[in-house]
Amino acid sequence: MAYQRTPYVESKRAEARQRLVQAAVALIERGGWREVQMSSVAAEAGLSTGAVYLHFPSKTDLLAEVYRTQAGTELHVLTLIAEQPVPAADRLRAGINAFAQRALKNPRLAYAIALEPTDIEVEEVRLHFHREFGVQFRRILDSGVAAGEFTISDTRVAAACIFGGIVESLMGPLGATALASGKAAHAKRPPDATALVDGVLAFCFHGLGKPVPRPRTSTSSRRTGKRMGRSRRSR
Amino acid sequence: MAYQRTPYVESKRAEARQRLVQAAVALIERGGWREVQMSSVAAEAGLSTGAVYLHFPSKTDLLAEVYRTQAGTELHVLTLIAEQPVPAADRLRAGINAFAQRALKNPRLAYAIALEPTDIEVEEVRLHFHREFGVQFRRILDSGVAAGEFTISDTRVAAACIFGGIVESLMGPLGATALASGKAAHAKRPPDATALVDGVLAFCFHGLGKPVPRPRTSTSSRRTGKRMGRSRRSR
Amino acid sequence: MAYQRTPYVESKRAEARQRLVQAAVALIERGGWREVQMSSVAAEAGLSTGAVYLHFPSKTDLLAEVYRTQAGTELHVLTLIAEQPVPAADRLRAGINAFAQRALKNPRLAYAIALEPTDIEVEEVRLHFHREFGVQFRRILDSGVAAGEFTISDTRVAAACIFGGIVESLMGPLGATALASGKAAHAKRPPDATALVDGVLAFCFHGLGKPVPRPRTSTSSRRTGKRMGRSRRSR
Amino acid sequence: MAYQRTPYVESKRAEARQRLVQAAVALIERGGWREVQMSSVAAEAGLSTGAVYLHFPSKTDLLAEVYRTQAGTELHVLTLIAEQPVPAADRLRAGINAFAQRALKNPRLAYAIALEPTDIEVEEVRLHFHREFGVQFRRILDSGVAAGEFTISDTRVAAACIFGGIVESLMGPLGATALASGKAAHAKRPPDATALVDGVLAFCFHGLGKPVPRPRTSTSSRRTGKRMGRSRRSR
DNA sequence: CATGAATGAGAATTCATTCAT
DNA sequence: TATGAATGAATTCTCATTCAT
Repeated sequence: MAYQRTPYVESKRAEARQRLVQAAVALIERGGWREVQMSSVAAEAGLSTGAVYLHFPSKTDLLAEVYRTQAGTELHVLTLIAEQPVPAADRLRAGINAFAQRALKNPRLAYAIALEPTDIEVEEVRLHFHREFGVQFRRILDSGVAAGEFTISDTRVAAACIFGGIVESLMGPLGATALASGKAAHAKRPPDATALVDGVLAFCFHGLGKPVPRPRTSTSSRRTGKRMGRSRRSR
Repeated sequence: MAYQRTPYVESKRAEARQRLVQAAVALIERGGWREVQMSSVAAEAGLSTGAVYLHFPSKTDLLAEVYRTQAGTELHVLTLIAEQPVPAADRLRAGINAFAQRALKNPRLAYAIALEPTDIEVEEVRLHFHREFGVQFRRILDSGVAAGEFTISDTRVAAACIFGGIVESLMGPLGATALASGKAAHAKRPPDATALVDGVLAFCFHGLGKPVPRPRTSTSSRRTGKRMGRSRRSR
Repeated sequence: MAYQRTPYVESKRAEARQRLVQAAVALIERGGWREVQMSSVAAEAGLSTGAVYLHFPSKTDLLAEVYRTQAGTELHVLTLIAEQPVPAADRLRAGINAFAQRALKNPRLAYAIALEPTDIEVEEVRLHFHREFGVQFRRILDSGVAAGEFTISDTRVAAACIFGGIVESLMGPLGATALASGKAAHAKRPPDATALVDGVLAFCFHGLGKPVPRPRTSTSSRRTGKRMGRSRRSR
Repeated sequence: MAYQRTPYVESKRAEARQRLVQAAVALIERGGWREVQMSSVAAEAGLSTGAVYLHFPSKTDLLAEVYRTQAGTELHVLTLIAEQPVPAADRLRAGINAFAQRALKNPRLAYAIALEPTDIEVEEVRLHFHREFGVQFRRILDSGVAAGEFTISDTRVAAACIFGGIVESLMGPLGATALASGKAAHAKRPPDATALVDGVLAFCFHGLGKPVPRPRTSTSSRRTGKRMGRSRRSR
């Protein structure tokens, strides 16, 4: 019984800690980092304010953990994808898709994690993860180049461009956040999520020196020279 | 002398206002939006706290003006570039370069303007400018497509990708901000600015379906005489 | 010409001073004392902020003057009425009517003057005028008693009751202010102004020991010998 | 002990809240609403400034609560009086007395509650209570009329007159406030409180068409067994 | 005298963090 | 450990008053 106490307590501690992080995530989903106040987190987690400090020495530490949890999951997924023994093109598609799905499922959270900085120490964590995302995308690109799939030379920059492109088009004004925020209600046609993902893919693949592949299909024979309608912006 | 009083006073007011905006910009350069406190701005501008409110009804208005001033300048430059009667490829290169130069000159400010949101109202201004940046990039892309320079179909997404790619690679962890922030000193090798810009260009041009052109060379044989409508911007 | 400068300047000074007071009055009419800020008063009067201090050493002095101007006019009217060589009953009616008309014409101002205190020094002016109103009402009552019109003994308290009754019924929740403020929109039937005045008159006249007289009629022959009972207070 | 924790905490919270209200009341007694600053209230209550906001979301809410507490007590007393199964005349006397006692005990507070408006939201609370006071006085008057004690027709206006008369004669320049404020020390002769109350009573009773009754005497032969509905007040 | 920009002493409010219980 | 009331420094915003021009 004695030895079990510690593990038991440990798991209770771990669970409370987890609950606090999830509470913070829930608050971010609702209103961004702004909503994350220690007392709110505590309330959301069903704990007292003081209890938060039994698990995290400061707000910064909590936020960093939140960031780590969220970005870490994404990074893990991306890492798994990058390691798959399939063509680089497929892995890239899968990687982009993973981000897109997450962004579509929870735009506010994705946006907060990707762009909205808070504490300066959290910002460091953010930079770390951005770098790691770049690393994983680069793994894909490098292997693609090695396999002759891609012809690009600077995979480092390319990785950054891909990641930035994803963020901007999926989480920026064009992306899901703008859709969900209700602020872009005047946008004439709400951009189709699938179209956005495909657009990013198309841009990325072209940028890598080969045409857009059909997923799980050989080659696209019917490429049309189709152009977008040319609409003048009206302020 | 009497007639000059009004203009003189006008310029004094305008000057103080300008000084306040510049003070805020200086603070952002130093430490991001976080540093912009009304008292700090006043002190930086050599004024009292109360004086700030003679020029801006609230902090939000000041921040919005700061944003407008900075992003507006960039947008203006980009708009002028987009209107040039030169091949779209050259305009795209020039546009990317413009952002790069600004980011390299003042990474913290560029980062703050590009990514770091603050007030919810300022965020709206930020979205507006992001959209406008996208519009201008799209103008370039669309004209390039029309001229047969580019073969991309979804210029909307492509524009977002280009802008996102610039931001991520120039202002993100890979870019200059990480270098300058002093916090990311553990970055292995300081990336070469020129290489980064060229890398982004390469990625973009490949993505647009043609190889990277040599700058300032009349390589593009299919150049059409076509010009973009030359509309003067009206504020 | 030299001697005329001073008078001219004097009159200009006096006019500006007057204009400032009127500006303050206008602001009170719009939103109560709350709206009376030195800069607003200056703007309303078409002067600069600093100029106000050429006419009033402080805001308190301006407010006191405003109070004096407004209450003084009412007091003057009441004094004139109290001096009329007509039956006290008629004078009382006229006095109440004078207040009522003013309150109906400008409820917000009447309310502000009657009830809403501001500065502690202005409050003293307010007390002074309330006392003076009491004095004038008492003049009427005393002469009425002397003439055998009224049988009341303590005219001092009676005067206060009459004044308080006017204020409460005409400017309080029952009165014009409530009507005009838009807050009492749920009152079933908007009280008729005439009815209110008549109600106050009826209450007052009954309180004075005689029935409500018809206005402009000779004398009430039906005087009752009614006495004021002097009852011990019962805690 | 465990079960008592919640009640204990509850009472602690409630006690602090109560202490804050009392602190505000003390400040009002000292110098009117003007003295009620959040920091002063906190200090007076022996708490920190921030603690006030644990109990009241804003200053307005605190002020409203203060108003409710004070005026509510008076209203409660008046309501109880109005419900007594005794002649209306006795109830009216008791009601006036209740106000008088309160005003004499704490003139500054009585004055602040009766007249001095502050916040626009508090003003609404004030109007509400003024209306309620009127309602209760009217209950007395109406029942008196029904019982044949009074002959007045417009009890609505009469109630306002009575309340206004009380306020003006007891709290106005004639009343106790002027005495206690220390600012009006130049009042010639300090009016006798008993005389003032009796004076108001006399004025009111005459106004209601019958002579002042001797208290505690079975003078009223026309006493009907009629009772006012006995409604328990519900907060 | 006039101007109106500038001052600066408050006042309200927020919230991470602490600590008595 | 857990609680949640309390802290208090920080920050925005106001406005009567002053003063260089």
